[in-house]
Amino acid sequence: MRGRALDGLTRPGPHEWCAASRGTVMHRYRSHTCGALRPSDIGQNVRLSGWCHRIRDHGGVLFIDLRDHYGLTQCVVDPDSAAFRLANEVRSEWVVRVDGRVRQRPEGTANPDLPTGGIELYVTDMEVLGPAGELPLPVFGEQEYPEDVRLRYRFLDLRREKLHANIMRRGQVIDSLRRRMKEQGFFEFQTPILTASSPEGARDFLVPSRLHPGKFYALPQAPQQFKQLLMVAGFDRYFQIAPCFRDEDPRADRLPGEFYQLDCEMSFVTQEDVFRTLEPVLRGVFEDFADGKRVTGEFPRIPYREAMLRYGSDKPDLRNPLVIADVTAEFAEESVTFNAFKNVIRAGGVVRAIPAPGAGAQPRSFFDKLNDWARGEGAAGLGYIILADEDEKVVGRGPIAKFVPEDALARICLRAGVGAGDAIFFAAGEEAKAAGLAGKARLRIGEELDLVDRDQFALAWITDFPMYEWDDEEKKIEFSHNPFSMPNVDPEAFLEMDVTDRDAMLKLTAFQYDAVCNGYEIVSGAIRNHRPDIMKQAFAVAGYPEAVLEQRFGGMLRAFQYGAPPHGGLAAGIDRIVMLVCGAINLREVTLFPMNQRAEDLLMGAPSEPTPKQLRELHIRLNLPQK
RNA sequence: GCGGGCGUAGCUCAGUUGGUUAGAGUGCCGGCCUGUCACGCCGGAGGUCGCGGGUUCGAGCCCCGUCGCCCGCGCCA
Repeated sequence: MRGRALDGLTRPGPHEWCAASRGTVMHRYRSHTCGALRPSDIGQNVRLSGWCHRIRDHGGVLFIDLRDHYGLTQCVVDPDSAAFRLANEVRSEWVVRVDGRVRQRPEGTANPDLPTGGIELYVTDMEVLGPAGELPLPVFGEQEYPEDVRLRYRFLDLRREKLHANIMRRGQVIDSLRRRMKEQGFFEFQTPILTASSPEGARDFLVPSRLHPGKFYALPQAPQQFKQLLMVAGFDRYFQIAPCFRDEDPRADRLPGEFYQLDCEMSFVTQEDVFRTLEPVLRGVFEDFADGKRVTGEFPRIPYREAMLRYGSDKPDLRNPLVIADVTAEFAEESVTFNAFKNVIRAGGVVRAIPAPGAGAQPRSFFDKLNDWARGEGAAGLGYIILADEDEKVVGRGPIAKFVPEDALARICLRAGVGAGDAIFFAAGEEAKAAGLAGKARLRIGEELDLVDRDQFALAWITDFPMYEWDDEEKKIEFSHNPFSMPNVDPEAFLEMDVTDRDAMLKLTAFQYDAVCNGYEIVSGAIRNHRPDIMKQAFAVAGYPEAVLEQRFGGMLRAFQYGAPPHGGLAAGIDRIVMLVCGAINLREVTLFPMNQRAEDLLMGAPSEPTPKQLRELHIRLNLPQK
């Protein structure tokens, strides 16, 4: 741990404050930082301030590792020093100021792991600037601690090496994004935080209006409409490091309440232009922080349908080499007699095959474990065939092998790209469910067989998302992403289409795309629908009359009637990108002051009860749920 | 809202089939130690076993309820 990762990244100039050796007056707190001193400073009288990181008391001699943002310096005190008595009083995390002389460490005691390890500070004077009580959370060491303690004492947690470095890296990622966006001709804008509730999407956070009793502002879920209005206003290329607020329940990769997006939009562009402009930004930021990992050169472009078939996910982890195949036709063949799958197929379902290269050598427990896992996922199970070599022919083994004759098996193997020594797993069911199960199985098998290449950032565009989807609960067609995307058909042809033709509508795709990295969705965007006539038609498909469109998106609709440029853009999840480049699996590891799973800030005590006066001013009376 | 996991010293954890006084490491306090860098050695304090109820001669352990945290589902245009 010695070489604090942050040391050297942001260290100020060697003697930024003042140098005692120049005979000037000593600064009140420090002449150098704790990461600054080197053998070239030997002999100087200096002043340091920082936290007592680690104290080693040898009775006659006392070592204090003094730490600040910039590094660690070993300070030595012995009984000859005037500071000896006080030095015996200090404890971990006390903040002290020390004066002393920089000296070479004795022969054989240099610490090569520390940038300052060639020297030490012989302390002649010490002052306690901020004593500390017994720590609920040690700063020293890599020990893991319960998250509620870490959140309550976030200021201590943030002193710790890993989190401190992650937060600095977050800032550097944002710097890199900003620089790259400006290089591409984008300009940064600020859009309102207090705005109107948007009817689509997640739940809004509301802010009551004092001046308008009974009315509320909403915090923006994203600056979506504002950035489109900026395009209509002729600014051409917009970006913003934008806070977004959504009242959703959190996940490990989704913070409660608020998160940040690199939000951008461009005028007079096709989807191709967006990709060409922003792919270098994304690739560049990963390359900046790849730390030896490979970064995808040209992003593959995978249509949504293909992603769902081959990877069973719209955010495939392409570090995993396995590719799912459709084997519905093979299991439908007359010679194949596995009725469980035949029934699925007859009911309109599909069978997907997940290759498991080399799994022929796995013990029975390997297959049982995966089968149990599939049941846990709510599936009937995960059929499998083990492929063995018998008289130079590939033969199947396992519970369902006897239902699949040799020639059908050969065709299945061809589709799945497997042979003797391998195995195949099968997911059967209604298409979306089977694809999803196959996708999860693909990830799991890839990990179990250790096929995942962890030394890379595998990026891709996912394109051609469906424009609409069937909402089974409401029994109606709904927008599958956002209602602002342009359908991927000839506009005039779209206007001619029969909006009640459900099948035709569900087949429509949109100029709607995501970028994915290592199985995470890190970007979502679209070419927008800037034509009121197409927008009216698009809403009609989802069963919304013009009045609803008017009521919900009146402002934007009006804007589009006064000369709207074709435009499109995207939003990138900054928190997730930082998480990926930090190698973290939890967003709280890259966020300064995150809220817990219940959307509470344990340090600041949010949310909190308002005072009666506040409520009165807002014309609000509480109607709390019965306990 | 639902499901799962966890909850024992300030912190990380162990705790057997239900059986004597609940342990270790670390931190804290005291003592020793002049070259450590996870310093070392000796001693000490520190516990509502999350909380409430139940079963039992006896509960950290079993049962019921409840609270808290995390993970997942629902949710996330």
